[in-house]
Amino acid sequence: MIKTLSPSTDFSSSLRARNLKVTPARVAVLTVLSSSKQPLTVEEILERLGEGTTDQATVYRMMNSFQAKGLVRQVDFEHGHAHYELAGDREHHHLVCVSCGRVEDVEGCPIEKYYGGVLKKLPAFSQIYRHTLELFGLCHCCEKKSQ
Amino acid sequence: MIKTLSPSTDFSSSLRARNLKVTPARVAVLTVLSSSKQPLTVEEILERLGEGTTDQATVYRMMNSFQAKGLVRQVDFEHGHAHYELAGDREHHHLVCVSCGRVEDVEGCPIEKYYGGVLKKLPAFSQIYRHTLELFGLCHCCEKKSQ
DNA sequence: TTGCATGCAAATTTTTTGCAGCCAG
DNA sequence: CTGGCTGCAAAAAATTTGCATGCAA
Repeated sequence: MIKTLSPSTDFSSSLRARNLKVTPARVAVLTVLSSSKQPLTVEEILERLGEGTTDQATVYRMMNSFQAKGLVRQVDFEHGHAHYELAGDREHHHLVCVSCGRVEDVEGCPIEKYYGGVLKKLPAFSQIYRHTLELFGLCHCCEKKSQ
Repeated sequence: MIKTLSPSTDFSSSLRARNLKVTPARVAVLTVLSSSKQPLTVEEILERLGEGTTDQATVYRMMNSFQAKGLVRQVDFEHGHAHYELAGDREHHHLVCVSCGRVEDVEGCPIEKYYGGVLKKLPAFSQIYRHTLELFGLCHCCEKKSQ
């Protein structure tokens, strides 16, 4: 019997499918991203890879090409630097605690169904490809602390 | 008869109402923001003010204090630097052309009515304050060019 | 073999900070 | 007066680029 890899860990084929070369550094970065519950900064990716695995510039270059091919999504938590996450199956957004930075996924998105209506109101535009949506609030822990 | 300033240009009182001192530099920056159709970068604000009016560090400091007081909103167009706009009356989001960067306002927002439902699903959080939402697409001009 | 990918260093860009002087309230 | 605000310079943080080498296909 041929052992099939779970789709979420078969990064070689996701790379190949997008005409990106399969290299150890790329697979390592994608593995780190997939094993994190939260979107990571480039610095965090490097930390989790450990010294000597790859470098800054390479990771930034990966993030750019992966984004262009839809493998990775960039997220802005208003922390002054970009976060990246695997552009997985389930589309989702995030709820971020403005006090401690804690992040939880928000499943389901009510926006795409508005694309048509928005385009109708803005005749200069012909298409909407995508959107970014992040929610900012306060978690219970931080609410208690601030009282 | 007492001449009343239009609310959108009476920056002195918006500053005073927030316990921020009224200075020429602050009024100038707010005036620049109010006269722009699109959110501006710090660099653009400085350009429009002209040499010698104020400086970078001061504008960044203004953006931070104005944001904290709800006078200004920060917007992320994924251009590598922050854009700022007056936190006006009409809440709106933006549709950005990924090719030329053109921006149009999207009036009306379908998100806030989802806050309650989101909180219900995420018991770790107690409140949602606000959200960011930007739409990315292609304008007719750029669509033609790319064909 | 061929070109995309990498690592290192350096350059750029964006934002923040320190500090002395200034001015609004 | 006094504390917040400013300008200048410098530092820090985030991201990009140049270039020689390496390796996947």
